[in-house]
Amino acid sequence: MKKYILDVQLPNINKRLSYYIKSERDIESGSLVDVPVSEKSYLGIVESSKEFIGQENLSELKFVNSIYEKKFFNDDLYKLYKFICEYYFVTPSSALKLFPSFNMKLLSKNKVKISKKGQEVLECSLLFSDNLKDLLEQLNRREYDLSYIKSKYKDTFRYALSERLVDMVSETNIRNDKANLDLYKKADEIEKYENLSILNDEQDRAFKYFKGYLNRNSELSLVGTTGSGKTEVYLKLIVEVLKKGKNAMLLLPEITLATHFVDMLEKRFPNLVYVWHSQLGKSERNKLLNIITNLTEKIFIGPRSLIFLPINDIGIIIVDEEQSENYKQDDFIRYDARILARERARYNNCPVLYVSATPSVDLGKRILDGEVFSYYLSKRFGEFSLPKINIVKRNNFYGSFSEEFINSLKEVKEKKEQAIIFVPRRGFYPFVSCADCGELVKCKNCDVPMCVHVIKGKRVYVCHHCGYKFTTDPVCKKCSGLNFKQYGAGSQKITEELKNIFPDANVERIDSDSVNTYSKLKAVLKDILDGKIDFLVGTQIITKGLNFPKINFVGIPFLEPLTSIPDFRSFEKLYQLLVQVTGRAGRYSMGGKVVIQASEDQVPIIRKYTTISYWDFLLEELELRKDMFCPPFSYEVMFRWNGKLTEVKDEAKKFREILKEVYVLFENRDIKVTAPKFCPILRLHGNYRMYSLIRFKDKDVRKDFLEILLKRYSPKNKKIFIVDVDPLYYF
DNA sequence: AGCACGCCGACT
DNA sequence: GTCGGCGTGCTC
Repeated sequence: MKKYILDVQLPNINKRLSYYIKSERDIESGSLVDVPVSEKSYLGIVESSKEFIGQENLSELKFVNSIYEKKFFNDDLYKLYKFICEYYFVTPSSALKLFPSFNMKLLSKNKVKISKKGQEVLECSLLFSDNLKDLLEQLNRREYDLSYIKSKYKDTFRYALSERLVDMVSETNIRNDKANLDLYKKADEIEKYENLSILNDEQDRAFKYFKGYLNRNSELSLVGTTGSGKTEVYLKLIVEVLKKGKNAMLLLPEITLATHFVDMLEKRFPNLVYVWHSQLGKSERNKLLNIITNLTEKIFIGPRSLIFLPINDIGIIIVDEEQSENYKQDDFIRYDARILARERARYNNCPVLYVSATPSVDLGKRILDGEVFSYYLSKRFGEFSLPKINIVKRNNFYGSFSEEFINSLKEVKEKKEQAIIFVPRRGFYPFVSCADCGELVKCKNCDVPMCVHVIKGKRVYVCHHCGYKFTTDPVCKKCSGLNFKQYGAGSQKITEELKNIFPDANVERIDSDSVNTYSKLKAVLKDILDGKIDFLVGTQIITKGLNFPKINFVGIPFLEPLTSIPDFRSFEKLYQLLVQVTGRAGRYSMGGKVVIQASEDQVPIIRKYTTISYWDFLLEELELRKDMFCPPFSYEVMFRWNGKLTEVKDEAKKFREILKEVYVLFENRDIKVTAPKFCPILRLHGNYRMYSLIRFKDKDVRKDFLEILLKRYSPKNKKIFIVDVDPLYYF
């Protein structure tokens, strides 16, 4: 046996630690190992190893506890981890935290048994404490669980271990777990799923087109009108992948909303579907993690974090609803699962398939550039036409319903169909201002207006950012006035109004206030499916994936003023929203109908966006972005400081000086810099905020630039500074 | 990165 | 006299 020294990266220590291991062969980088740190043991990753020759200094390093099989953290995950470090400029330790593998406990039972030395010591009755004697005598009878021995003997056990009086035994026993026996299915059984979906000609052509790409790495995209049956096409592709003995990964933006989709899949593919979501308990998670490493020919479904699971033999990665912003994580590490999916597909030499009715402009450009191979479904499945869209002009943004709107709802009620009413904001009144001077009531911690909610029949002022609440009317900060005017409408108010107008209708609301638990959501979704709900009011949450047969009407009482978010993606978001929301209507029958109420200045753009094709929209949007040097024509990085005013200002100033220095090194490299300035929302959670945005023509230049910049600039207090590569939110 | 240790200011 | 702030230093 040779001895090796391993450099190990742990998810909780920002420094590599070295350990010894005895092994016949060299240890590969990327191996998952269990190592001791202080008195505990942690999982880490081997970054490098070298053979140790000589005997000196042995006592300085500890030994690796155990080395995991490759499947628990395969090479593709190691590459993904390296990619995240480089692309997002984060420390190795924080990047590792993204991977559930490091929170995994092997389901094997760790046992303790007495060693030869221990037996000898016991037989000879050498001097030892009573505790130690008890321990050794107990273990001399049989093995015991590590956890039991640890809790009973603590320090004595540690001493016994260090003196090698006891040995640890571990056995991985997952394959024999009775509950998991049925998880191993033969590939030939899968063929019976092949003909479960009946595709129309167009879908079949799409399927055949993509089938040709299954054996290699490629970026694919399935674009199609809402209700064109994109799901059926990719399900059939999944079956193809399973037939090859490989796994399929399916990413969804919101797994909790997709319960009935998941139920459908489970019914259709019994024993083949595995769902990963944040609601899973610790032990369930752990069990799943242990099991999935052994599986092939399975379908794994989950939100963006699915991309980090130790799934082996991946044959396809599908990103459904590609346009969704949910794929970008907006705290901790600001990764984009769409980018990571692309990377992971490359490491697995398999395709990644983006699916959307309205692909992000970024993807759209790459389709036009020929980087992504796309197939377009133009017809609605079952020949149902797209809903008829009616735009009703109104003189203000908010308020209630036009005759048209109410009549449509009446019709829905009479026909015993269902309606969705989309409201952009939650709460009762989004704004309250002083009746005398007009000053908005704002949160004391944040630079945003307080909204009025009704909680248990009582009026409550709530801040949507920090959650700060108060119940009594405030005093105007500007003029000390006591009279307030509330205006606008949120989902709660719209719900109440509808209940008043339609006393015998069942009006239900879905937003983060009314539905805050998984079980509640499930109950509401079931009620919709069972036809118990007539009108469903909801915020953004209802725009994706709610496909219910009886929904034939979608109403939008008002849309927010277009100018409220000064952001180059506003048009993209509006377009996607309109297509997604209106697409909920009439998916399974004729005569779908949509009524959108809008202010006069909104009408032209809404009219345009509800009639224009995705491709025409894309071309127009690309033109605008090109002129403005916006993504996808540039690559962005944003820096933001969050903290006390003086601290933030000082740091931003320091940054500015360093930025200038680095910029000089990169002259004439197509870089556009926005020097640090205050954010449009000056304060959040009691912290002042500043930002700086840099745009690069070239992705590699961005990388080089950042490398130098971040080497020279590091804030005193790391907590106040964030780097956001490819930001989606700028406020 | 987290956690422990340690050295100084505002409280019973 | 104590609680608690966050500066420094360590983990193989």
